[in-house]
Amino acid sequence: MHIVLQQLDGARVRVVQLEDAPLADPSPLAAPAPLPEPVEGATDTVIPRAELPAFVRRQESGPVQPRWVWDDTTLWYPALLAAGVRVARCVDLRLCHNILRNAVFTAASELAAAPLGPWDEVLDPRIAQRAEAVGTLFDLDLPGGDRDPLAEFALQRAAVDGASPQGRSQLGLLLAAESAGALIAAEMTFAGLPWDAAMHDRILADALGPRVPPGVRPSKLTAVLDEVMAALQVRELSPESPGELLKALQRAGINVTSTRQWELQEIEHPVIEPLLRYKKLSRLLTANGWTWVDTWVKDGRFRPTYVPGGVVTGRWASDGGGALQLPHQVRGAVLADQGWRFVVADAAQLEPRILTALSGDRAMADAGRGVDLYQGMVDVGAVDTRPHAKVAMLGAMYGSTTGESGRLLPRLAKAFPQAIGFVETAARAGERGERVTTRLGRSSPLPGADWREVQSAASMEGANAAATQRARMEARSWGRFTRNFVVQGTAAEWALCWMAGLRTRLQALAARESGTGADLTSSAHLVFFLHDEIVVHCPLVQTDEVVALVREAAAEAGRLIFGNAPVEFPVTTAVVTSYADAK
DNA sequence: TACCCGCGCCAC
DNA sequence: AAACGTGGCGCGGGTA
Repeated sequence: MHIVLQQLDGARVRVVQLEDAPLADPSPLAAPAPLPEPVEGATDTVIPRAELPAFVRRQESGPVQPRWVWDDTTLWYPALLAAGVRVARCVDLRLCHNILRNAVFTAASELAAAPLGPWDEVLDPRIAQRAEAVGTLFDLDLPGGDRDPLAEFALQRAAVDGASPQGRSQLGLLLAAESAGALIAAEMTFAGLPWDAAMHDRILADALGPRVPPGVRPSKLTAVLDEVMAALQVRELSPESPGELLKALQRAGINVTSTRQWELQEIEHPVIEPLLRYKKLSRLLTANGWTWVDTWVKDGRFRPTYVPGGVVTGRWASDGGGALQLPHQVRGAVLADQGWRFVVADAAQLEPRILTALSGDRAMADAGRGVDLYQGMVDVGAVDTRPHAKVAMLGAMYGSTTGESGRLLPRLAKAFPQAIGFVETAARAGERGERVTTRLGRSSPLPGADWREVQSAASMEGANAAATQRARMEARSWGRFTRNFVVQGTAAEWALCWMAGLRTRLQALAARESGTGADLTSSAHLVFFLHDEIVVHCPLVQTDEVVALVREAAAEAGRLIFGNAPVEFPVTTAVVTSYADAK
């Protein structure tokens, strides 16, 4: 059963219960049955906003949880979580719209043909949260105030129902997984990542010296800067200014075209070592120093905003705090609560394994039989060393043509023709300006008008060499994007299914242990997600079970997306008190 | 002062 | 190993 929620004004919520086929499968990943058209037996009521949490709680405690249909999870779920209410599953119409609008599977649908409208607008998550606090969208005059969730839901169901049978089942899973991801993102923000500010301060003091006010250079940083200036024989230097630094280096006779690490590393000069040390410390100070802690850590928790579907490929993005780029340097401040542990799980070589499954490459499947795919590639005789295997695979998936990975590519293509052929095909499609599609049906965007103009200009009679070269360069560049899109995007789908399956299992575990009504954070729960890695915060006694559930969910994700393809998705797990000890 | 953009570096 | 995919973000230095 679906229940559609619509915010009418600050005080009232419209509730429409659709009496469509009950969802016998309780999993949030279960694809819904086709919707009768017109909607039969809907009950349409209005309730006060204040009564919503209690209403949702009642529905959730029934024998079969409904699927909540709402415009945007960020507008509904934080308030429910704050009221102590969790939901099992939902349809996030905005996220689903975004997928269906662009998908090749639904290209012929009414939804895809419609002009851009309020469902194509991306609400700034921070504004959305402010709206939540205020209680209404209208007061803030935001885009999205004129969204009709019932009509949109019908359009989306029609789009999916009109796809091919294959497209229907793949998109059904994708939309369910994407929506589950939206729930998880909100729950992770609510729970927060345990963060010990005192430990963070110790890490900073060790590296930089005692805390100083913003704008003041810490003592150890000053000392390193003195070394740099001495080596350059200058009295003043602002290394934070690349332009100034470049000039100073050139004056000292160092021939570099930029001040990037990788270029400086190649230089033999006494200034290089302290300069790189300075850059490292300076980065720590500005990106994750005391200001960062003050801004982002409250009550022992780091609560970033995750943005599901924020990346074209379907990966999550984050907004504020740099959640998806936490340097290893500060992960020591991520400490489990007393009597609790982190279960840190990482999908081993996820993207090459995804490519194996996508392409059905038997030789690569054989190489991936063990936990280490790259070592497996060495063992089957495809490449000579593990580092070579890794750089060659990454190069193949990113579209590298030069250097070591370029040299290794022919051997890789010989050993794994289907896998390499698969990404090459995706690259060629992109070079022609065509869309490519992930396993579950997320399609890449079409290149923009500029790109097309460059291509057509080059194909005109009498096009000059520069135009032709530029067109070829941009075509190759777009090909690298589509080449990577199919792999990165399908990996993101696998990760969503993995995480959604784990979430369901953790919820069941919590219910078994403490009955219903338990708070999200009183039992094992997800606290962090990083593309192919998840962190569960759990009581010590639950760790063994959580590790087992993580593996179960990984196996299930593989089956859901690839059926019985002979590809395994091993996960490495670590049970730790500090995140720094995970890897 | 508010924005914008290139640079550089962090994550995967 | 090399500069090849997706991002966020802080900074300096420019412009409106």
